[in-house]
Amino acid sequence: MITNKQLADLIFPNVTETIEDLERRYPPRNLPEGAEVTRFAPSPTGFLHTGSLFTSMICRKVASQSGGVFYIRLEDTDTKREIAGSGEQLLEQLQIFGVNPDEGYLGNSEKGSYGPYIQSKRADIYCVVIKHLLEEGKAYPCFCTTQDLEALRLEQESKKLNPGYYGEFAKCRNLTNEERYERIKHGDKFVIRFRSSGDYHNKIKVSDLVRGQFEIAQNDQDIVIYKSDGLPTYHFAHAVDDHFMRTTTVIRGEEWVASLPIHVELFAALGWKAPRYAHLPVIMKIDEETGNKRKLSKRKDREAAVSYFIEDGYLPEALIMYLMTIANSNFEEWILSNHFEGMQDFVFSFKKMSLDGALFDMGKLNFFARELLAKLNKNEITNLAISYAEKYNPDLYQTIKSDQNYFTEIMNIDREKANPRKDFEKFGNVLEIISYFYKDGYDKAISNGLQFNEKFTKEDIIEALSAIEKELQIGEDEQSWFNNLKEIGIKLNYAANNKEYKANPDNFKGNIGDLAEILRITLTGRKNAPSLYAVMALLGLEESHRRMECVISLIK
RNA sequence: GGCCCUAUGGAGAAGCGGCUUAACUCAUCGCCCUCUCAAGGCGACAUUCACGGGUUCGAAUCCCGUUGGGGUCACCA
Repeated sequence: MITNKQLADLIFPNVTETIEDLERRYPPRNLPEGAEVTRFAPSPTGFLHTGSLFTSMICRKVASQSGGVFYIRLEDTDTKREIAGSGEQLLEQLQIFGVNPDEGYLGNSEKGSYGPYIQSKRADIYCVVIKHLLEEGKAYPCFCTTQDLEALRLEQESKKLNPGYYGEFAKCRNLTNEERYERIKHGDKFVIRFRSSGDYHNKIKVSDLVRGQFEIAQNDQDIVIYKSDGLPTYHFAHAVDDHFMRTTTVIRGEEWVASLPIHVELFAALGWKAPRYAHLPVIMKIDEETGNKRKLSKRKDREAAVSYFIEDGYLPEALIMYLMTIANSNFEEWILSNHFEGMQDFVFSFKKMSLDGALFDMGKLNFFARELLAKLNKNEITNLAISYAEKYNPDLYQTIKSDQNYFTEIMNIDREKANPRKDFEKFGNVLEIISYFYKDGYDKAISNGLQFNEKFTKEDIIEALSAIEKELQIGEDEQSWFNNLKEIGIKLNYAANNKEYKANPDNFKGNIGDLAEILRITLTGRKNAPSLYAVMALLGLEESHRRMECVISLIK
């Protein structure tokens, strides 16, 4: 008669530690009452998803505001999907957004006394717990092949039964230890399954920090806890790691609520207190093909990858602020009344979280992005533009470096004042918006044609430009510049103000706005631009005259 | 299909039985602002809270049903 102990020893001959040893090695944390220990546990399978940033941002927030600990654990048990280097990349990207861990996996190193924080390096720990479960008869080896499982699924489907490895369908559950022992000795491939004692027809009450209490069917599946490659599955690793790393609150995506019964049963079987759970709503998007809401998809949506925001030159804080408005809608009012400052003082609450997934709103992100960029002074924005351009935008980089002071002054137009211009939401757009300040951009703009108002003949335009070239000075300030322009206008019979013009349009060639438009198109190649005074002042009289002559000869 | 969650305007939402002829923010549109745009100011935008019943003197708010949406049913996390 083979005992469970003998079987366990056969499978794990080298495991000598016990759960008690682990309890001693990873003692409860010495933290003040109410301090939350949270964690972000990504898989190194690709770039950081916007939804993951959302989750990790909340983990960071909850730990910070309770005086607790936020750590990172790398869940690399799926060796097939692993992408080399993505763990490091994930960390870098989190740091860009200010989601810095106190402890755990840090990319090239790790920190903290609850490690290792990389699951593939924790195999010995999992084995201790699995061996214990084996000895207690709460786990057993299963020799079913993928084909066996597939056949089972088909059978259950045809009988309209719940699919899965449970109850009477759990064939290997009832093998004798002798059979198990023999097959393992024989070298048969196997996994280890947890022996569930749940009943699908019974409900358990579970509670969730964002959803409150609800009922859900008990788990009855004998889930795999130890894969044939010697690594644990998510469910099992979650229980073991969050127990021994002393996590108080597990914050994760909504997709996990369905497996909550498994986790509850696992913790109970091990005699451990389960952590609190917060299942977060997912960020959605309207699918253009179906018109339905769906999760932000790595494949289809650029905004699903945080790298998109970095490469386009968004300020990281802008995304974080936007995500916080999704997390807690009262945040929006709060940050507005705090003039977009001091986010760290905002108190996040799970209770104020919406239960269904918000649609990702680029427009609102842009709103925050514009506000934040407008708050910077000219040197701050220049420096940030340079560090962005250096990495992601060679054209912009070259342009800035051709004359850095000039660039700074362009960015400074209507900037350092109470109500600054808000032209930019991201650095990726800057060059396009300011291109006419540079020779290449200007040449390109006018080569595409000049859109003068059709009511003016080319003679009118030449007359206007000649007069402006001869008489318009940049002057002391905007006011005197504008008065100067008006005087020129009056001589050429342009009404000095709109009211006058509207009263008797036939008495005039046009109004002052028309004259300004002629100048604007000439100087910038476009109909919209910041104050012409600012433009001329920056371009300088010489370049302004050059452009006027250029346009005159072009339309002649 | 089973199970779980969910349903207020274009978007995020407040609302927790009378204070709501539904707050706030973004977007959109209109007007204003001694040159356009941006900014700013002002205003418009849900007579109604998916739909149908019910409870109540009274419902967006409570109950039931229907419908829609989302999630999940792996040796993936």
